[in-house]
Amino acid sequence: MPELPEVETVRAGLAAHVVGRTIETARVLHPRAVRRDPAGPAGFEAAMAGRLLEGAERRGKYMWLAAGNGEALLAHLGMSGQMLVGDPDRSLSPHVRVRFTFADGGPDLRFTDQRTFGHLMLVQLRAPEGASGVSPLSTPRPRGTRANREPLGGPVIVADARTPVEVASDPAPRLLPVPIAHIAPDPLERDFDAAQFSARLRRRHTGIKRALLDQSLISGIGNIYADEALWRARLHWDQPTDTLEAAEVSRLLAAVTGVLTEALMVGGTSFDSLYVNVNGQSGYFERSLEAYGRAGQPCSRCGTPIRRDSFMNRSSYSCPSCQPANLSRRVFE
DNA sequence: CGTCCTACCTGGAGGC
DNA sequence: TGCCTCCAGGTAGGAC
Repeated sequence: MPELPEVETVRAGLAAHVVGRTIETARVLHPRAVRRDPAGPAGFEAAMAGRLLEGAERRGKYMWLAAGNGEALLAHLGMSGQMLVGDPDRSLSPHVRVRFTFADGGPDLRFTDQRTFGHLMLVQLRAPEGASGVSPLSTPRPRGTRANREPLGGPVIVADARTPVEVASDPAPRLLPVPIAHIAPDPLERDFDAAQFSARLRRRHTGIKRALLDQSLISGIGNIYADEALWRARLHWDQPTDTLEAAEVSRLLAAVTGVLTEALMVGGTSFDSLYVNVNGQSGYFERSLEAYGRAGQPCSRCGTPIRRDSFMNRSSYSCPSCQPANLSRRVFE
């Protein structure tokens, strides 16, 4: 399942293989793939033709390709989405949902998605309201209609991943796709504010895993890396967020960052392959998972069999010994 | 408003 | 062998 490390690997592959190229045609082979685009399949195809792709960016599990006019092609891989770049003459798999060809006649780009939870849409880019401090939740979400896709009146600022990040005291505002204004910064981006995350987390009245999966609080984490990070931090998935101490949140955040970074290093080994195939099935799965999917197998720290619990209509894996469920551990610490 | 629940979707695995 | 049910889970949107 594509979470932050897999999506980042795909983004890097797109930066290497399609940024700087001009789309010739876009063909929507399954309308569900563009269901969130108000222009519909025909409108999407027409709007994408002739676009120069200017940069590849990402926040959490969303990525986007700046495409001129202050707009971008926004993509979410859902459960099974892939971005495949390759010989335009190769056979078309039955799960290709959208196909882009390029004016240079080179490799094409295919959005492939067996289970169709993923989607593409053409969106407007906008500087987030309140450069810092303001919750993304307070940002209104204008609809991405054709009408407000007109070019901006002022100079158009183009988001471009190739542009070096400015560390100046007056950094240029980062442009974000309007439909993902509610998505919080992910722990690997420069804007991520650990203190603000900690404060918001501890104000919540819910379980820690539910909070980790809430993309409006912290983005990029899915079921797999949530379990892995909780295992590392020795925290139970249902520990109430309002009982967490600041030190525990710091430990958790370090675990999250560590897991995501290490997974990214493994998943990113085939960046420069022409065939950009990252669907979460990379080597990291086979070798490095400590909790996820390991029900009944011994915890690598203490040997206790990993336990599987049902949670949010899915599974949660944890070590019953290292990650005790009740709060009594506090008394004995 | 904060929190929680479910529909959406398909193919592989396992039961009988 | 074939049919059935379960399972995987990110997100939007609605319920409460």
